[in-house]
Amino acid sequence: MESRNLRNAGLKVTVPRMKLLELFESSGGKHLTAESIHRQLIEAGEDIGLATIYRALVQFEAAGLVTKHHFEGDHAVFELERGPHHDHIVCIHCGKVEEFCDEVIEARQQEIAGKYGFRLHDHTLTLYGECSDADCTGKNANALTEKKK
Amino acid sequence: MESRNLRNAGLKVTVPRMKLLELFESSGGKHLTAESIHRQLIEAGEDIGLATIYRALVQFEAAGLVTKHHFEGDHAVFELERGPHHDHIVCIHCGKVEEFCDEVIEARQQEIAGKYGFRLHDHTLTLYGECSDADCTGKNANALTEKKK
DNA sequence: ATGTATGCAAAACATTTGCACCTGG
DNA sequence: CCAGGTGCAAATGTTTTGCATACAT
Repeated sequence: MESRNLRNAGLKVTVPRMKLLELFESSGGKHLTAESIHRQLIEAGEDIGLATIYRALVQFEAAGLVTKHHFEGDHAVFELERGPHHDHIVCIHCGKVEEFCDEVIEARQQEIAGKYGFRLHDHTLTLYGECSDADCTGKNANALTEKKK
Repeated sequence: MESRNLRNAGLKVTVPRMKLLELFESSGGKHLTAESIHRQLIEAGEDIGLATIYRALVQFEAAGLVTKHHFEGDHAVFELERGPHHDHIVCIHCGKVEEFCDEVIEARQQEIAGKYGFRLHDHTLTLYGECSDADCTGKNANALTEKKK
């Protein structure tokens, strides 16, 4: 039940917030933009404002419920925090995103931080490349490659 | 001489572009925002428009002369491309940025990409932590931590 | 009740574009 | 001369805010 997450985060349990969390869970770990979230909820018949999405997202992030990424540069994408840390590898053609976690890299980062006198808090690692999906290049040739509109 | 870089990139050698490159070189590898670049050039008495900065930056990036980063989320920062690849470790308190390159991590990334069927093109790795500078926490306690204004 | 959350519209920003003019080769 | 570059202002796209109203506890 999502209401528990909200309460634990010290947030009031409201309809918009619940709907937002539900959407995230039913999206199966996808990375969503504020815009797409809004569109989907509206299409689902919900009466929710874009501003509310943004406000909720900011709070969810502060509460550690979601993570914000800047894969493309323009709009940010949000992902529901389920489980431990992981990094991403995204296809520059179709925009597909895979998740992974590599112990070797994680450990090395600690060493590097120490070497430079930093106390490591966090990190971002994103690999960009071309995936091998049959329906990638050509059909979905958009996402990061193609610019807006 | 910077004019060579421009010519090699197939770009016309103009005053604004030269000034921009000069600023980058005299900034000692710092990461600059379009806004700060503009401000500095204006203060230096140059008559240059913000739009020109952005246009030049886009071309420079395409030409591989500069690299664009999104450390904070809002405005992007640009860095002059001098030498081989490297990643960053930035202080969440004072915003200080150190550069590093780790062969172990680089190699591991290739393996991971292969494991997921991706042909690796590029990557971004940024570590966030607290540096050990004496004048860090307190004085320069801004940068990433504090929000704008 | 009552402090928060929400929707809407307007504001704030960073970045891009249209256009007439200027400039480098 | 002429394609490409530039400044300015207006346009965009995204995210934030102000405010009166609605809601959770």
